[in-house]
Amino acid sequence: MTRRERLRAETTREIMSIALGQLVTDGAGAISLRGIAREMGMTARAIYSYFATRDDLITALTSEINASLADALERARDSAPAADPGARLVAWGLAMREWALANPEGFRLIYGDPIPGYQPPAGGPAEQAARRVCGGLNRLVAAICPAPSGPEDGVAWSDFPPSYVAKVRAEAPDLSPAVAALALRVWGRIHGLVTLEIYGHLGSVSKDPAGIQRADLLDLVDHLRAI
Amino acid sequence: MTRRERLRAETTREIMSIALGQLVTDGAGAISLRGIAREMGMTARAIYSYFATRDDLITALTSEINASLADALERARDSAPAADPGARLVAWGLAMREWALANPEGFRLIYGDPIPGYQPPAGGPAEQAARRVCGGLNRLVAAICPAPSGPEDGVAWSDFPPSYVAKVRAEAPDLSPAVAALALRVWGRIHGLVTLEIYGHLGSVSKDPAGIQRADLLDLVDHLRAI
DNA sequence: TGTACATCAGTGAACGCGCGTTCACTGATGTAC
DNA sequence: TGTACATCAGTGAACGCGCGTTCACTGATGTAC
Repeated sequence: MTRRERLRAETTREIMSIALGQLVTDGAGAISLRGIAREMGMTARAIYSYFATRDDLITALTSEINASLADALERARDSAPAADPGARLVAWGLAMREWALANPEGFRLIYGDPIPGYQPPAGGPAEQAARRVCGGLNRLVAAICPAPSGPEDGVAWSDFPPSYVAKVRAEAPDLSPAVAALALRVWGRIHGLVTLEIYGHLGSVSKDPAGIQRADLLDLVDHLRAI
Repeated sequence: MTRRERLRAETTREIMSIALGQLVTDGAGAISLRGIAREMGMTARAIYSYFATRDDLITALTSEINASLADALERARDSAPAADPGARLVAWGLAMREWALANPEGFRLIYGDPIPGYQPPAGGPAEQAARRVCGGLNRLVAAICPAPSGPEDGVAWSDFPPSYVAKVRAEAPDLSPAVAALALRVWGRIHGLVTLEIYGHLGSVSKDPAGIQRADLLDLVDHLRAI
């Protein structure tokens, strides 16, 4: 890596980190090339040597934040012993909430409103991330109840998009479609409380969102164990 | 109501309905006084005789949409017999999804990212709506399991904001804090899958979001009945 | 080691856009006598 | 019934703002001989 390449990489990083800062302080809509340039003491024009367009920058940012979330989830999961899959799922769920509270604007960027005028690329980071998250959850849920019965009884692989089926089967050949469907319900269940809290809807009706989230996770694991 | 008052009310309605249209076609960020005026064939200035400011218009819109959702939920709930509270809760949950799918931008306005530059009034429609929704859920959940035990065992009224407690106790004096906490978990659980679907995260991992949502509601009611 | 040239980061001004809001006004609709 | 006046909906131009993007350029850093 030559000196020039290194400087280039550094500037690229700085642009992204300032964009992240804008995200945090002013929301996703506020990500602006001019604003970044202003903060860097550069001309707006200069950004164009690093990102061809505003959308490219946002795509890069989305990708980075998604990776940060997925890493945090996997780290939390692995902090509990593999022999106790229930504890692993609880850790995963709590980590989702904690990451979201620590990175609320990142959470909004991933799971909230699309940025006005931004068209995310098909098969881009957003889709990849959804599949990484779901893939991880699949294995967690399978470890607790590998053969669920109940609402998932009639589920078949034909209920899923082929490309997702391919990915799941490649990663975990033994996984049943029932588990994949159950994992989606688990995802939604965890996502709901976190989203309500991040978007401020829980604040006016509870003083203890953490307790509610924890209660729901324990309840969830109890339920999964009983299936 | 004089002729002038009637015309005034009609124009006010037209402004709001065009704003709603902007919401639907271009997203919440796109609500613009100039755009509305353009569509009405009026000067932007003219809007100011009806709404003192853009924020006022958005507040009025939010209020209307929240009412529409709450009405839809209560209508769905009441379409199932009072003697079958489980069916009423399922109907409520399905109605949430259906309303959201029918009014995705309304859903985003209520539950999604705040509009850039818009400061919702404290104690305004957003808070009122959260409490109306939770209040309704409280009664539904109480009808299924009036005295839940389990994760809600230690919950007391002190875990809730005083103003919410006052509202709940006024509406349903017999309701226990455990039920109120449980209802919040139920809310989150229903909210999660709907949100994931509306924001397009379910599409790449499932072909049958409706089935997943239905399965989760049935599972939920089963679980509540067993408490 | 020195010189000639290519690379490339960044400049500065401009284009065209849409926005919320304010100003001073016109002309039609209603009201009081 | 007719006239004088008040009300009020809406006009049209302007202010000042920020945005993404394009243009033609300058001056420093590297490279080849």
